[in-house]
Amino acid sequence: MAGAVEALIGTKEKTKKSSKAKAGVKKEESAQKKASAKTRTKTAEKATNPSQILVIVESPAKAKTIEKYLGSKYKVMASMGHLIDLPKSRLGVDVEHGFEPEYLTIRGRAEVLNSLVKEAKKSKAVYLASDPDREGEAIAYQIGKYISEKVPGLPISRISFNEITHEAVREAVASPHELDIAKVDAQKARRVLDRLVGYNLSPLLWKKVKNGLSAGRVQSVALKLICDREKEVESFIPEEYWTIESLLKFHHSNLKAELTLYKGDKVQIPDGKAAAAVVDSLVGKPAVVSDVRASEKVIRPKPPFTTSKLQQTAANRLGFTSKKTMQIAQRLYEGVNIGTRRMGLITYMRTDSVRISEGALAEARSWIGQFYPGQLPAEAQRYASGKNAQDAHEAIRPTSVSLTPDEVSRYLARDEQRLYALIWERFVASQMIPAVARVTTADITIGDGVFRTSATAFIEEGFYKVIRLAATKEERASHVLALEVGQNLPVEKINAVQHFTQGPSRYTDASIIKALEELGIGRPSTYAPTISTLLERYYVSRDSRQIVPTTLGRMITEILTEYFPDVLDTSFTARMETMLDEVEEGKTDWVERIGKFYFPFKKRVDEVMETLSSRKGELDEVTDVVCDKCGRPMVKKLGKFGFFLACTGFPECKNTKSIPLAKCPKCGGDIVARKGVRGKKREFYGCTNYPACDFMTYDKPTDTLCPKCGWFLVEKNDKVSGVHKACINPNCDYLHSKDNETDKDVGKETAKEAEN
DNA sequence: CAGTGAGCGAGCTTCCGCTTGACTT
Repeated sequence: MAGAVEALIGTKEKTKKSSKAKAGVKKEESAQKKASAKTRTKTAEKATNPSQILVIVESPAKAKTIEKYLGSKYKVMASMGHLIDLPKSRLGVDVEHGFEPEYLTIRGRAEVLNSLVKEAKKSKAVYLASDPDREGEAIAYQIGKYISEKVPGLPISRISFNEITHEAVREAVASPHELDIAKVDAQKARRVLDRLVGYNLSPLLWKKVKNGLSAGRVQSVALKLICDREKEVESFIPEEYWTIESLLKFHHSNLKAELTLYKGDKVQIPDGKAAAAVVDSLVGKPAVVSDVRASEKVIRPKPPFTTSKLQQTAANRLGFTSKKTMQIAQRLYEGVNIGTRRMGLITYMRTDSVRISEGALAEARSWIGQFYPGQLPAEAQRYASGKNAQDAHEAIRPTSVSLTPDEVSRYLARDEQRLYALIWERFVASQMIPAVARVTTADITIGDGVFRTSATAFIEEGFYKVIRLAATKEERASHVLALEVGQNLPVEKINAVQHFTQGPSRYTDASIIKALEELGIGRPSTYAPTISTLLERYYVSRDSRQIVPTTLGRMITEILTEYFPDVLDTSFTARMETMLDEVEEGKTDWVERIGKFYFPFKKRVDEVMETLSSRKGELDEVTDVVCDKCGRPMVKKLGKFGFFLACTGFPECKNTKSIPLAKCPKCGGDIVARKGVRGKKREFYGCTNYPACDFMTYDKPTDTLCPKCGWFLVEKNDKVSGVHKACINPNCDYLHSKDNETDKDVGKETAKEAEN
């Protein structure tokens, strides 16, 4: 049966009869049956190119590049990920018999699998070149096994490379090796565990809370993090405190300094009265520079991007969601028309590695040597990947450093260009020397108070020479503070400023991904989809960039943490990974380990299924909206298209309506969210009196009204550095900028003016 | 960057991790 694969694996892997799945012709099987029927008719086909070797990789873009490197003797094809997996419609794990998974051709993938078999028949050998990580090993194994069953006797082996360079690929084909069956087992264990957890917890939620809900090792922990943070936000009590600032005349501008010592003690001012007393005691006193000291600070460039860091930086610097970042990165990877030729601008975008190929290092160094010779370090910089890294691909970098952001900008859309610039800058900077800053701190004595101010000036700009987008203006700003001890400075003003301690902030795409990565939960290919899942299930919603749990999300977390604290614990995945490592090293038996987890877990699921009372009713929130058909109050419910209002008189009164977000300024009707035609167009907001009233907007309405004209305010999302509110009235100029940031920025501007 | 319109409440759902597409119910 699987002769070739067994030879290739070279072991005693037990070949179980895998035909126990014949109970009823399910949809999943039919695809495979049709597929094999088709291949059977073609077994007589003769090899047309007996010297050809078939190489199977995962990504089609990669296949193209590799084929170019290998030449005509090789045919390179892409599997596009997994082709064989557990059935979707049932558990598919035989828990009574060693947790044997039931593997089927994934629906819709039979065609790909078939074409691989067809090409294999024409070849003298097959090289399985899926990614050199756990999932890749499993893909290689499954495809290899399938082909060997269809084409008995065909030599099949595994090759691996973790960068797509001419040299790496040639080396790989020169040294084919055996499949690592322990790694395949580790993947199997991972897959089975995730299935057991997800397909047992989800039905529990269907029964107790609502149909269609889901739970799993990754999404449920992510949701718990978000809920825990929300509790911290809610329980935080802001405390008032005051600071004292002095504005000093310095050359022809103002210098701002903050009071740090008062009568020899650290400044702690609880209220306005105390602040006023301090100010009073200082006003009118002369200001003298009492100390000036300087220190040097070395700022190292950051390593090139991994997926997680790219998503974080793009979220923080460009305001992209992780989903958007990945979509754009995919386009840059697949290829863009540059002049007459089409080329991939970046390396593969799903990676956990910061490794860079030697060729790329050399190219970067030669480019830097040409344009910034003073910033070229003596040696190439090599960075260490994180501890959870599987290191199957290089870091995300430009495929060619000579294609600078400026050079390619005219071939790219604005967002593509900005993301590319981020990647290019970060990579080139990573191969440049550190920046060196001189931080000058000055103490200015006024009466009993010591005020402090400082400025950072670059002695060596280093890698900042190529950075424009990838760092804030603030990080790159260089100011000299030319003060001397004994110098007198005219006092312009002494101000007391009220502050409140800031509580923890809610998660954003950037910070939740950071948290998940640090906990080792999820993979580069799943960070963005995990956030999407939580949104799709209505477990969380977005409030501009913040991720906020819904009532439903909190209820799910509450139930799961109460009854399954071990699974919801952030260390669950870490412990799983340790177990998988041991499986890979042949130190443990996964079947036994899974069994130790599963049987008590399943028992618990059954108990909760029996005993927990249904919490379905709790989800509906009574509102003060009155039913316009019968006058009874309406409740907010979650339907399959999101939240809506329904009459409490159901089933006598079946009235439903969308949730009014604002009053239509044109006709007084309700403004509600609308989804646009099928095909997932962006949500927009229109008047319920349509088509009589055609008022609409794409900006999300807020519940505040414009103090100038009375129309409602919307969330404007266009600015890079912050979502802000603005009046929807096109003839009204009322704009809200973010209040809390203005204070700081003004201060920075003042310091900057003092610079020269 | 440009882009525009109903229904929903008792039923067939769900996991994580690989990878891109897209005839329509």
